Order: sequence, then C-alpha cells, then structure tokens
Amino acid sequence: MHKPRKDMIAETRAKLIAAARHAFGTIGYAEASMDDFTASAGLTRGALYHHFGDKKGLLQAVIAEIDGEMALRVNEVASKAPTRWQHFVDECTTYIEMALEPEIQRIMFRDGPAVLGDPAQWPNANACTASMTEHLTRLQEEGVVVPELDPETTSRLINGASSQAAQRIANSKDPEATSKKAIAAFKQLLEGLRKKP
Amino acid sequence: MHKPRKDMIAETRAKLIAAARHAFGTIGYAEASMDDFTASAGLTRGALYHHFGDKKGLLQAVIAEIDGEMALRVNEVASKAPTRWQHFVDECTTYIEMALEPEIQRIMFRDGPAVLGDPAQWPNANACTASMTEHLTRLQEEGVVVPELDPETTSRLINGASSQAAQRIANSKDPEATSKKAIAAFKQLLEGLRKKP
DNA sequence: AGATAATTCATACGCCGCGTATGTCAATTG
DNA sequence: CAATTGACATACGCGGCGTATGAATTATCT
Repeated sequence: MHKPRKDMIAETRAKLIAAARHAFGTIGYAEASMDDFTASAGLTRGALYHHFGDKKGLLQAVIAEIDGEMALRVNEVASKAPTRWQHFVDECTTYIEMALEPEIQRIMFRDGPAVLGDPAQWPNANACTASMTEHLTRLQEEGVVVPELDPETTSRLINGASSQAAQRIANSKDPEATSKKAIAAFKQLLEGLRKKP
Repeated sequence: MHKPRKDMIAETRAKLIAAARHAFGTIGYAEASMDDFTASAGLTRGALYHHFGDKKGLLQAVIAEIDGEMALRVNEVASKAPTRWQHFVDECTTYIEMALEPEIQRIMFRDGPAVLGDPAQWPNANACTASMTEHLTRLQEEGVVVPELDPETTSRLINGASSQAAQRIANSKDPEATSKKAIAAFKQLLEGLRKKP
C-alpha cells in the first residue's frame, strides 16, 4: 500500500523547501547551488523547476513559510500583554528578537528584499505586518495612538527600524548590551506614536 | 605630451566606477555582467580585477562614492534650518528623499546590504550616519532629546525606517500621497525622541 | 642612457551554475 | 486496459566568473 500521490507531492515540496531554507539561511541565496541543495534533499533540479518554476519561486515559497511561522509566534507572545498598547509594544520587540535569528535575518531581511524587491509587495508574506497594522488601527480607535497616521505605513516603518535593530545586535561584539540599547531606542521611537494626555 | 600616469589610473578607475554604478543602479548587481559594463567603459575585466580585486570590491568603491555624495547633500540642505532639532528632522527627511532615487535605493539599500552585509560595518561608507549621530549627541547635550539613548544606535534605527519609507513611496501608485503619509508617520516617530517639557 | 623591474591592462582558458528541452516511469482516467 | 496526464531525472548549451598568462608602457637603478 503506497501513499497516495498527493501526499508524495506535498512531501517532495516540503523537502525542497526545507533544503532550500537551510541553504539560503546559512550560505545565502546567491551562493546556494541548486544542484547541491536539491541533491541534499535526495532530488534534482528537475523537481525544483517542475514545482516552483525557478530559484526565485522557491525562495518565495520559503519566505511564505517563514512569514507564517513568524506571525504565529508574534501573536502567541503578544497576546499575553495586559493592555493593547503593551500588546503592540511586545509585538514589536518580539519582531526584533526573531530578526536576531540568522536564518530569518538572512532570508527575510537581506536576500529576500534583494531578490524579490520590496517586502510590502510580496504575495503570501504579509501576515506579520497585517497583524501589526490591525493593532495600530485599534489603538487609534481607542485614542491611544495619534489618529492622523496611516497604520500600514507606520507599521512598515517600524518594520524597517526593527530590522536595523536586529542587525545591529547580531553583529555586535556584546549582543547583550547592544540589545538593551537598541530596544530602548526602539521603544522611545514608539512613544512618539502615543497621544499626549 | 601625455598625461601623467597617476591621472590615467585615476581616470580608468573613475570610468569603471561610473560604468558599474550605472549598471548596478539600473539592472542591479546580480544581473550586471562584468564583461558588459567594463566594455561600456572601453575596458575589460582585466582592469577591474587589477584595481578592485573582484566584483564586490568594485561595489564597495561605488558605495563609497555614493555615500560621500549623500553626506554632502544632506549637510547642504539641513544646514539652513533655524534650530538644531529642525536641522535634525530635515536631515532625516532629506535622507528619505534621496532614498527615492532608484540608483541610491537599489545600490545603497537593497543590493549593497545583500552583497556586503550590514551597512554599519561598511568601510568608507558611514558619512551619513556619522553626521546624524553627531547631531543626536548635540541635541542630547542641549537637553532637547532624551539623554538615555545611544546616538548611533538610534540613528541606525532611523536609517532603517527611512529606507522603508522610501521604498514604500517609490513603489506606490500615488507617490505624492504616499510620501505625505510616510513622512508624517516618520516625523511622529521622531517626536518620541524629544524630551517632554 | 640603457638595462631591469614593476605596473597596467588585455587575452585566453576552464569551471560552475543556470535554464530548457527531452526522456522515462508511475498514476490517474475513461 | 489503452490513453493521457503529471512528476520527476537526464542531457545539453550558454553565459558569467576567476585565474593564469601575456604584452606594452612606465618607473627605477647604476
């Protein structure tokens, strides 16, 4: 009794994504040879081109997967905050923490934008920003955040700052100390969004 | 009467940098063929490898040149502001405006970081951030900006947000409207840095 | 000034990675 | 049980990169 065909396909797709994700996350997109990492999954480039069209298509699939995971983690952590504002701040700092992981940093914040362009235009990879945007909208409705801002624009800016913060921490000689400084500066910027009493 | 040798060398270096800058800024680093753009400068890859070591080395030279130009422009514009805080804000918004130019956006904010890594670690390409960092330090001394922040960290975060703002504007259907929204959000974030009276 | 060394670039070669075209085998469909 | 579709592997050619080599000009030394 063999597995049904659909399962086999899903399995090869998953294997390719996993192998590519590892290669992209370690040696980087440009240096990752398709022959090499398909072989490491027990396959060949034939399978890759069949399922994903080309190398960029596979990168998109990897990014979609990571984006989904990040959104899950962000919601999980932030949902425990007492106030909505705190929820929002936790969301942002969690974002920074995730961006510290080499794989995420490399794929989502460096090679991804270079190969696929502006992250705001990526298909199937906006779960994180979407969540942050929604919280900002709510905070505006509740009068916590100044009302004249465009939520999505704001969350994208925050996203950019997060990415820089993470890079700075990751490349630091003393990540612990740098992390404190970066998060402090970050929170200070966020304070600018609050309505003054 | 021939030109002295030093001038000839400087000229070929300049020609290579100019050709590469154009190629990198339009079709992008990865797509730019060394054979093609060296030929467009009337040279071959031999000259490139001799002067810059490899393709990355040439990218570094291009980046150093652009960075210098950006720092000049930022200082020029911002120095006309009445107060130091306004000077600082103008500096930031000028930064966004420059990041709107396709060549700068592509080379400094997309391909550059992907190929050379964290911009904070680039040699000979920190004039812009250095200037912003210094102004932040002064503003802290004058009591305008909250004192507990690390100036360089803060300016790097701002840098990241600027880059995102610029990308958002550049890819927008209505750049005029998006620009207003992005700069508004950006200024709001900067407000968080100010000491409350 | 003449010989030698060093510098500046061009040319030639081989390797590797990518994309496409083609082939093969299994699974589905009627 | 044919016929067809889909899922991969294999084979081929092209282009880009890096290096090794070569040629011509300029600097250096005696």
